[in-house]
Amino acid sequence: MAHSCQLPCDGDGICMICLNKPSPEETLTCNTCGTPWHVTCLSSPPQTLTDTVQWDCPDCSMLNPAVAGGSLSYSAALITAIRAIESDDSLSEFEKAKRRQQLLSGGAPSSEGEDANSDKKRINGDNDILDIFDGGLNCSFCMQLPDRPVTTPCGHNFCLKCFQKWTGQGKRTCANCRNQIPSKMASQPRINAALVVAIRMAKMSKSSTAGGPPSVYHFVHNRNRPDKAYTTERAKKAGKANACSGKIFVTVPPDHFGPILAENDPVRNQGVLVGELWEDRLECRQWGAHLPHVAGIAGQSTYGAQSVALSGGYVDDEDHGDWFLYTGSGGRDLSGNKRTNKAQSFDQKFEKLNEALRLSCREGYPVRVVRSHKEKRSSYAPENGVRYDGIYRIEKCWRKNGMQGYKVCRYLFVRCDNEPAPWASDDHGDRPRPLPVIRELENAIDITERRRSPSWDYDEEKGCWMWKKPQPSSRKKVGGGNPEDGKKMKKVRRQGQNVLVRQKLLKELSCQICRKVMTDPVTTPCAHNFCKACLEGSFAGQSFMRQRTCQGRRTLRVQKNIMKCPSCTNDIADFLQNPQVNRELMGVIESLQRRDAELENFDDSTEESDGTHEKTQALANTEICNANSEILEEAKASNLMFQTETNPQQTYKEEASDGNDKSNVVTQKEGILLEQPYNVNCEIEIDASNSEIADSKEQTTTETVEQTYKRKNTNDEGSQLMVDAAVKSRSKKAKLMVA
DNA sequence: GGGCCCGCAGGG
DNA sequence: CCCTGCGGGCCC
Repeated sequence: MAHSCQLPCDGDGICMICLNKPSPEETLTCNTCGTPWHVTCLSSPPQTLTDTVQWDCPDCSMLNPAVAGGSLSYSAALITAIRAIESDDSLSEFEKAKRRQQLLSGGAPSSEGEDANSDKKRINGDNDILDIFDGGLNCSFCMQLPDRPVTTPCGHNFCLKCFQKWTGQGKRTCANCRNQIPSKMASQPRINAALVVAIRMAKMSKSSTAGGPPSVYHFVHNRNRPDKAYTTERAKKAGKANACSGKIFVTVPPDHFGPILAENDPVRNQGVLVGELWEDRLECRQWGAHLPHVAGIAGQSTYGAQSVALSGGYVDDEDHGDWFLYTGSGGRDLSGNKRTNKAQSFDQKFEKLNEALRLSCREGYPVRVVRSHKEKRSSYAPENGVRYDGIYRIEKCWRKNGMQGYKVCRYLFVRCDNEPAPWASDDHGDRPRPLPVIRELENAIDITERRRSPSWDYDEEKGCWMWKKPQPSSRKKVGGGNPEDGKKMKKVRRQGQNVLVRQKLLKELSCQICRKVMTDPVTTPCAHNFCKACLEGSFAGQSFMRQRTCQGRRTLRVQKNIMKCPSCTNDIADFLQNPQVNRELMGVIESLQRRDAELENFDDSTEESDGTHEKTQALANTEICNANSEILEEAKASNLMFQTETNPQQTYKEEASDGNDKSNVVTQKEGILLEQPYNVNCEIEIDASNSEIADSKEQTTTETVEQTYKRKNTNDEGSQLMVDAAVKSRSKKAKLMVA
């Protein structure tokens, strides 16, 4: 009986194909990844004794390195390094497994055995952290720490890839406890961000250096825009869909390549960190990660592309997290005032933004990548909002026949960031990795591969990605506003980056209901984590029928049997019947808290910028919670990390429309008066077809839409249509009429 | 949930 | 100045 798909043995040593437990003689262990396999269920078992000793499982033998420059040697080095680990008698089996995994998850092959040992020392500083890696946290399929972990509602954790393999076999029960897996989770598993963070924190070195220069001066531009995206009078009727961009908080020029660093972030002084989440594209834009608020590509055809957004706009896209295939723009009929159109009706070419991407490919520029919740087919997309995922490089581009029958431009993006990806449990960023094999290249045309050495590349000595060639000099001024306008010096203290990272990570481990570090975490099928008690309690009183605040004016119908996840709109009624505590995650959190409590000399750079919180004592359990809520408050106050209960945009709209006389004053939810928003006095030209107005006014009279609206309202009962007409009327039309 | 439609921002 | 665009609210 031939199996097209092959599977190893699970955590209990049961073959996942025949469901029998093979004897040791029938078990074959992969030479590279160490996974046990049932020999008789292999489609092509090794024939000779030598083959058996040096056998690579189907998964590892499929790791087929591309022929592109440098990749082969890296791959060869990888295999050599793994062999070296295997033959090292001084290592225990566990240590071998750990080091193998480090290598495979992107750790650079190192000939001297320093790394893993020192790593272990750091992790094992308090002797118990490593214990968590010993126990049940391992993925039951591959017996390694879960890579891109997903969590079943029954509270068991697996690697995304292993889980997908399992469900790909049509399995709908948990490999650990045989509980049912919800169909939505089987078809669309989501990474459990809290577990990623827990593992990463356990790995994170607390001894790494803290802090930069104590104080730095910055220019703050854009002062005359409000902090949030706002709606002009003209656009008000159409809601946030037609909002203007708010203040751009970072001081990088719009054509800035690469990461946004702390020195360009005068507001928070931390830069844009991987994993940062914004409510929508306008908010993402404000932090400079991706500027266009509709287009997926930011760039200039003669200069290069700086960033892309993965939002599910093109069916051909293919997302593997650390690498993905991106489709260019164009090829669609946008006539009739459309902004997007799913149907493609002509070929894409390498021009405009597509050409900008090709240029970034040729030069090897770093390209920022954001993923949107709108990308429904990707396991790596956030459940809601827009997330910064770090720097990628475009390794190749080409054209192919798209799924819709027209040619599309295609780009291979490979991650190369110094911070780990939001789905990676690694405590380090990317290392150069072999390029994936792309099937569609066989039928591709116009293939471009980089000839020159890349501008952004990995420095083996420094152990990080960096500019290897001078960064292209910006052709634009900083910050979008007039630099002379409202130029202001602000003194800010730079915090230790590791502390900030730690704070950010801690937030991920907190329950979104009680805002404290979770004690008995449960993971919903939509991959959100809460204290079990909080989650159950909040539904017991029915008081937690939370409405999504970003739904705008739409009122969600409250249905009795639909229980929405407090963090997203998914119905978790089924899950609530029997939520299971994620014991593994709980174990990691407990270990982390134990270690923190034991820490004697807590890094004193945790003090706030005003220096009021001196911490020299151990950070006890409760203090972690306090620190955590401080972070939350801070983030809430600055609307940074996540969305709060109130929708400031909505509040703003209401307040602004209340006070007609003060309609140009923008108020925040706290009621703080801001400066008059930039361009809020949007001018329109009165529709010349409106004879009543045209007679009484100059043809080119300008006024705000609201004024027009009010005046017409008093003049004419059927004003609504006329207002619409006035709003719709563009200057061209008016001028034509006048002429 | 799908279609419609809009202002805005930026490229060229 | 025109064209383009992987948004987003609202209506159905």
